[in-house]
Amino acid sequence: MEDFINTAEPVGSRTIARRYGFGISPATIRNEMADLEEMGYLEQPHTSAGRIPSERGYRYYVDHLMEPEEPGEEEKELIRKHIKLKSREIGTVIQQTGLILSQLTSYATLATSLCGRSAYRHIQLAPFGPGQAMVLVVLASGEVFHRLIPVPEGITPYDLESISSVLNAKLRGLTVKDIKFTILKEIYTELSYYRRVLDLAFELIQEALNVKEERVYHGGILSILSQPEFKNVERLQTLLGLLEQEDFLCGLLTSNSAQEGISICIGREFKNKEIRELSMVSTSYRITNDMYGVLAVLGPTRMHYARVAGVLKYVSENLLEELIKVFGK
Amino acid sequence: MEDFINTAEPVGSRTIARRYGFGISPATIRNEMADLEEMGYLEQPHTSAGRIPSERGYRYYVDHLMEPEEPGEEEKELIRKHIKLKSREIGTVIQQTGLILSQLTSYATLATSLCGRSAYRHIQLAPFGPGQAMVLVVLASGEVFHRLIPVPEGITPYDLESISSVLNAKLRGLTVKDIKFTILKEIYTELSYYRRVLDLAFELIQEALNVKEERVYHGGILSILSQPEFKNVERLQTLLGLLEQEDFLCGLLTSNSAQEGISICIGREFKNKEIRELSMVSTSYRITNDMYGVLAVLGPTRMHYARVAGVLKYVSENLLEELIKVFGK
DNA sequence: TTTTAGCACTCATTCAAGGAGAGTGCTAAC
DNA sequence: GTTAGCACTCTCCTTGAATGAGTGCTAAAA
Repeated sequence: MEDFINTAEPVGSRTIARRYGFGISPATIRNEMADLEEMGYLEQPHTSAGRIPSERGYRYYVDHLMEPEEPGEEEKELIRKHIKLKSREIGTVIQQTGLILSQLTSYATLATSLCGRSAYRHIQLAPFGPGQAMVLVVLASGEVFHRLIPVPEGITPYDLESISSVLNAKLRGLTVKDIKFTILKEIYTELSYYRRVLDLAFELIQEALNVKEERVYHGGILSILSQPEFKNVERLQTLLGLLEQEDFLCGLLTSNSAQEGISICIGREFKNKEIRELSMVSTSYRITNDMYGVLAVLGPTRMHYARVAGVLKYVSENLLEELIKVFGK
Repeated sequence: MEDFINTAEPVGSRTIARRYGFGISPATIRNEMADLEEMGYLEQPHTSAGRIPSERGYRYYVDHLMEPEEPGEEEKELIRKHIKLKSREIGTVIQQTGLILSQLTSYATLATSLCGRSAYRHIQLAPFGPGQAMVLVVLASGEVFHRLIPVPEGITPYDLESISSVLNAKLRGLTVKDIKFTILKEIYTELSYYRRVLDLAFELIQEALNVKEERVYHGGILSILSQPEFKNVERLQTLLGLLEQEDFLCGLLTSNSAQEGISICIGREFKNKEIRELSMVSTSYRITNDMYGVLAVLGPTRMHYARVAGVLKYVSENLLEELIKVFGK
């Protein structure tokens, strides 16, 4: 298993005997390997090649044999140094985390923005030139969405400010699902003073509610170019094309990493056909009951699972720690 | 020239005679081509192959022979349909524009965010959990930057609001370079009432000033995978790696497309060695004196210049038109 | 019963040789 | 100025043989 993971070449009986010297001869190893193949743990690309692990073999390895490999001290140092909230911009921190993870494993990484039932923290209407206003929506996850909307002539910055404060008073702390008709009605009566901007206000609420909540950052996707299994440019094209689609990645993360702790998905275990040559090691970290994130490493089936699992664990723990500094406990 | 652009194969004398039938024989064409080669407009990969254009040949072609190819009616329709400010988010519109451009040309596209001396339109401090505030900065270009900052205990949302309005009153309409010491001093006196938040206010100004102003969106970078000149995975890796670096792209755009109108940079004309197998067709659109953007198409030297120039021209005119709706004249 | 040595066999890879095909340059004729 | 003819060049493809890594199976040894 480990020899194949390192070399990407089928492993023969003589190689094992010579390289690892268990004190048994190639012939014995051949017999054992023939047994393992019959049991479905190994495969032969063609009759006179060595063996490679089957997906069942990988599964057995990650479930029973593998021991997550603790990253070295310098690596830990590097990780801690990169997951700092220097920039004070949560998206950037998560993206940075993905990058360092990808750099240390040399596989692609995926990272969701903080997700869960995210509440509104602030809604602001800012004046923006004649006939326009900029809607700013800040979510509890630290994400910010913005959009331009047209406003009728005659609306002053002061009006915008008033509307903002009404919206904030009514909506702050609520999640999208919490918003009920009664609240909208309250806002309506509150703003009836501003007869002429009422329609605008409701359009705005609509906008503020319509933000897309989850994003997926990716990093190091190009690292799969250096994996020998992806020398074929055409395959590469479909694969890279997929990995640039945020929707696709989002589905991948949500459907394959529900549990806490490290979880591993191998090749054909994916529901999606196009990525059946890949494996994913993922983990989720929970900041509050309502807020969590997912980190994942995506690489070829022949992935260095032990190392990836170890690094991923350490990275996700550090990220969680850093984010808790922002969001409190 | 056009045959090579379409087929990516060296063009021989017989091919020309047979395919285009000028009424002259291959032998005549051979003589002419030999002359053109001597003059430096054609090259021969090896003695018994056809000719391919040299970079000097491309240069002559785009300068004297080529006529920008007007896009077809359905294509124009498609372009107009995609460059709509539906989403009312300027970054998204620019990105969309890049995507449709890339789709129509099947090359990679680059697009800067709106750049120039961008003034502050709005600065907002929003409360964000205990001990934190979210700084929101809206620029005249429609870009929004955000960042979390720590605030001392005891600062109320009301305080934040007051600071915001002072900052807005003083800074709105100014560009980064306009901000002088006198203004900072004014803010200082204005906020002296808020003794205890003074430091915070200045830290905030610092943050608000430190936004990175220019971004580069890219789209369709993977389309270069389907170009036959990039079958080699290793080259591909360095190239794609470069094209993911925003700084690099930014430099590329600013140094190679200063002029108005379509400008074309071919192969070795780039200052940067790594992309000497590429060409770039670029144009800039100017919204106001202070605000402009750059659109570019990046492809192999063997690029369909006439078509790209035509599509790019139409797309950039449409984008400009659409953006003027937002920013007025 | 387990392990090992030996042997015939299989298959991918590499290399050289040779032919096909596309294209050229040059020369002489039109 | 244009064209036909011819010898020549170079890439590409196919073919065949050699190489080498690895296998399965059998019989002998431990």
